[in-house]
Amino acid sequence: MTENQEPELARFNTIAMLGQAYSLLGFQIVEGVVGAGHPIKPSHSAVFAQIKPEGSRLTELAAGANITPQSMVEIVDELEALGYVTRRPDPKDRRAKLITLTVRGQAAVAAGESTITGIEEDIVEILGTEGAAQLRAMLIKILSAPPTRDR
Amino acid sequence: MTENQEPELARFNTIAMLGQAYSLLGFQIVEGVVGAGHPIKPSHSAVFAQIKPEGSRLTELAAGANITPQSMVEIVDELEALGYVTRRPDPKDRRAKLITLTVRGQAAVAAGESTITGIEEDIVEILGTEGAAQLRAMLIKILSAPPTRDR
DNA sequence: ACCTTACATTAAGCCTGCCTTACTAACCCG
DNA sequence: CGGGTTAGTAAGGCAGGCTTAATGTAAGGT
Repeated sequence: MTENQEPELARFNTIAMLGQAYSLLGFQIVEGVVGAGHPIKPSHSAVFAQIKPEGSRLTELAAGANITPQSMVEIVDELEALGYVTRRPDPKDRRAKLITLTVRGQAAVAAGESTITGIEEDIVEILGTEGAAQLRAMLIKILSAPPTRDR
Repeated sequence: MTENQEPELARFNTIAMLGQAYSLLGFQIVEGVVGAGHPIKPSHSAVFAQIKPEGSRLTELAAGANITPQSMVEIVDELEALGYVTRRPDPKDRRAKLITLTVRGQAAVAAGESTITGIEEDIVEILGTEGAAQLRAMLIKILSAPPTRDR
């Protein structure tokens, strides 16, 4: 598949966005954006999409996903119960907690990648190798473009 | 904008799909897929997206939108109350009713088209005229492609 | 003519995703 | 230190869609 010389976007952000884009186009995405074998719900990908390797704060994740912190609490609760993320106190701010991916969480990200890869294979069948690569490039370009008046 | 030599897809289906696709990419779609000035909810576009000029049956719309007839009843109820569609008995089957767009409903479809046009202008800014046209063509090609194993 | 199936609809109850309102603990600034 | 602000959380609500179940009416096969 296309190699990873793509700009800006976090690793899973690309996965999540492409996943949603592709899913909208009718490709089956099992259990949200992450591949099979994980009881992940679509809403969960909001976390995978943004979480930083060092860990992210809940409010940070909420802001990035454009939902309220309260809603994010729920998502993180679920993910924590499933063992995909952990909450630890942030050493720099005792109010805050750092949410980090567990090993299992990282595996989910990897599974997501291979799901996308599978879908991209289907797209190749429709658009051809070149077309598929172009589509992907365009989607990514749009996703990382600076906002215009309507965005 | 690009002219209408596009294959297969019903007029509004293209609008709805592109609208969703573009919205996913971060472009603002006011009031669902249909443009401003109409109190249309996102769920309503499931009707606009599929309704045939001669009128469609409720079960047909439900199946096409992948929702239950019960849920579709609710959507059509709302749309009818707003004056966008009407229900008339189907002459061919007295059990059935034909749901058709009113003039106002057709206006909503037209508004949807101009919303898409506006969005496509933004995309032109990112991808260039040619790129935008290519993207649109690719999306439509995918949407009208026969299902592969995962679709 | 009878039985089965299909269409449209209503109603109740549920789940999910997200919201608002409200609160506590910790931080930061003057 | 005191007052405002920020991080996280709890509780309750609302909308969209689901399931299950029931009803009336019409169609269609045998």
